[in-house]
Amino acid sequence: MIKDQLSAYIKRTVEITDDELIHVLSFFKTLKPQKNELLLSEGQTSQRSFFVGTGCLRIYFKDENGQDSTRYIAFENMFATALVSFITGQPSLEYIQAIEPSELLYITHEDFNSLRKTVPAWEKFYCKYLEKAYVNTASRLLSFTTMDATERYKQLLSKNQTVVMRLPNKIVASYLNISQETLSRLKSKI
Amino acid sequence: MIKDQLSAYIKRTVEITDDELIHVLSFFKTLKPQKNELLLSEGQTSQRSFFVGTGCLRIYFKDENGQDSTRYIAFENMFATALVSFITGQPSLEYIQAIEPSELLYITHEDFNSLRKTVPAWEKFYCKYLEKAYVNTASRLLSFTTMDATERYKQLLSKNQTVVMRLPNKIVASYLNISQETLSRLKSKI
DNA sequence: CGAGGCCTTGACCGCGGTCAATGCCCGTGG
DNA sequence: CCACGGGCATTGACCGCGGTCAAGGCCTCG
Repeated sequence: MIKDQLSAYIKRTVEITDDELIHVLSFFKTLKPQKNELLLSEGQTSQRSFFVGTGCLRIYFKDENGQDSTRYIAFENMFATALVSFITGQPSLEYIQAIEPSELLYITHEDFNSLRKTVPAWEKFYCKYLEKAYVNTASRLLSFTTMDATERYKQLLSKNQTVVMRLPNKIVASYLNISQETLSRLKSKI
Repeated sequence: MIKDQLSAYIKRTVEITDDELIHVLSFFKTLKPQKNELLLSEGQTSQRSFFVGTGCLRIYFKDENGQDSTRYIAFENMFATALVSFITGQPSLEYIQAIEPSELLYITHEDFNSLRKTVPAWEKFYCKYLEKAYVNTASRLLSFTTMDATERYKQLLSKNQTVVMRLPNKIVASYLNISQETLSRLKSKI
């Protein structure tokens, strides 16, 4: 059934024939990480792209003091990968972690790229994926350069309430790039 | 000659036949903005993608107090556009401005996208363009979430010295997202 | 030559981080 | 089943980075 979810996701994103779709799906394998399990550590190269069937992943990096900064959170029916490393082939600065016990599909970087060469719809899919990733990252950049902590929190509440409701404060704070203490004070003020 | 620059840029980026290249180039027109001329204002939709032959463009947005935050600077042989608006078709939050008197080529959004459908190498080009834009934006995001003003300035000095040498402090500060006064103090300290 | 923009320097202050103490909730083992 | 321990959340005290405001000097361009 998780393959059905992925299948629907792909069809929503690009035009693709049934044959191509079946071919593409055949490269995905399942993985069921536990809560808090790391799927990619800093310094490794990002060799897999994940699709979340159930559960939730986060992408984050650590600053020089070892503090987390969460860059992306993927719930059901979303893709997640350490995209910079996936693009460049360089070792990753980003970690990937299952926040909840999850059921995932993944495709290796190698399979992903060879599909791009043989299935034009898959190249198109990659393009759409990059567009989404870019828009998302650019909007994050905008919020860090023009908004203070309170405004970022309010924006998160209105645009992505699930993150606030479903995840522990610790991770919400890391996603807003503020300390847990500050988030706690913000919440009590609003 | 500026078309030669663009031609070389495209060939460096993707594999493309001479016929395709000539076809693609035929859609580019020239533009010679003056210093400080605005090529795109907030609220307009980003309908052009620019290639810099000589001079220099910047992409920036304004926060609620009207302060600039510069997101991207394009010197010779670089592309620049308000990419989020270019992707989504929504009105832009970003401005495009010529910092120096410049000589540019541009292609309209419409031509750009119809080329993607008819010339596979152009789709590939777009893909590479998105990859670059993503990596660049992600690395900016990383520096804002993990580094303080001093570290960002030192990083800029080592990775992109031209920005610091060639542009007025006002713009360098806006690129680092710090006040002009803080940049001035940083410089005197280093 | 004058005016306006840019850079520098000083004084001040507020946002948000750190450290520490305390309370709460939950999973685990005796 | 309860007691304990560890992780998470809250609250207070403190402080430093970097922003704002203001004044003064310099350079450029009309």
